[in-house]
Amino acid sequence: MQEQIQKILKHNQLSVTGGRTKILELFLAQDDALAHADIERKTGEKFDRVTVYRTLQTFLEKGIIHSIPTSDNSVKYALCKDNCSEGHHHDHHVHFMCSVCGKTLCIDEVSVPVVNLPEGYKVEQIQMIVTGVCKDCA
Amino acid sequence: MQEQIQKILKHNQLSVTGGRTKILELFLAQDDALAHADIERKTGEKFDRVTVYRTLQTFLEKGIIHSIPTSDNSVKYALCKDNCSEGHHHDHHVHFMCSVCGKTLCIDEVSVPVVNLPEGYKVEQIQMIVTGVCKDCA
DNA sequence: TAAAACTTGCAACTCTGTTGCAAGTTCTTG
DNA sequence: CAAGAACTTGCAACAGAGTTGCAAGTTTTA
Repeated sequence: MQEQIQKILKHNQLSVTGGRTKILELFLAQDDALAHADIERKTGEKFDRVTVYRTLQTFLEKGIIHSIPTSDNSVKYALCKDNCSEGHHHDHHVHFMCSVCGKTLCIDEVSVPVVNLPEGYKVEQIQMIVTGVCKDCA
Repeated sequence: MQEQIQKILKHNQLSVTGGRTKILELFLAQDDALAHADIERKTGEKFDRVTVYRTLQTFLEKGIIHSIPTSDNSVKYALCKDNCSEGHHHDHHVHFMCSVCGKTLCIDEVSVPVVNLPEGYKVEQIQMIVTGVCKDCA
């Protein structure tokens, strides 16, 4: 695990530091998306709030994680199962939010259906947010 | 217009007040979604920030407007073209955000395609956020 | 029209996110 | 592997978004 983390960071030309390692470790160990507050809690408040913000910002820029617009307008971040560091652009994504447990999951198995917009609209990115009840809460 | 506004408010058991009338008027006159800040600006800062928040909250609860999750995680509100006050639940929605002019539009003409989620997931609501270039900016 | 019910504005506060800067850590390269 | 360059962190201070309690004001009801 530590080795994989180092590899990802180096691959993205980032110095290997305690904060980055810990936060990346969290994402790797997690199957659902994390909000900023989750990260602070899970790191045991060992890192400054600012460090967490900056780390997330950096990971976003490098494409290690991506942000998810949720239907309650809070911000969540997730690592994708397929390798985000390989330049996959997340242009088309399905996310699932469980209304019972609150978990937010990337649904990689499903491809985003094609939408036919009215004449004159150019599509760059499609995000789909499906709200409902997840496998575990059903 | 004033008559229509009164009708909508009364229909939802809300007192007809200056703030509510003005804000509803804004939504009726607008074809794209509004953020809280847009509303404050467009009302000429005539109403307290708190009043605007509370009015939006009330309109949301009554189903007069709905909130839109945007891909930059800001909050926007919109009235739908078909009558939201008639109990239409906004379960399936397509929203378009223009990356040039920033406008957020409800695309009512397009229905949300069916997604087949993995076994065990129950769908309640589907929101689709399409980012791209709108008709006017193309 | 008067009382009841609701809405508004104010002040004060919390929570989220950002910036500048000095101190500390990591990386580079001889 | 040591020393300097480059980058990262924590702190303090701040800006903005959103919330709450409460008293004063407005709207509704009867």
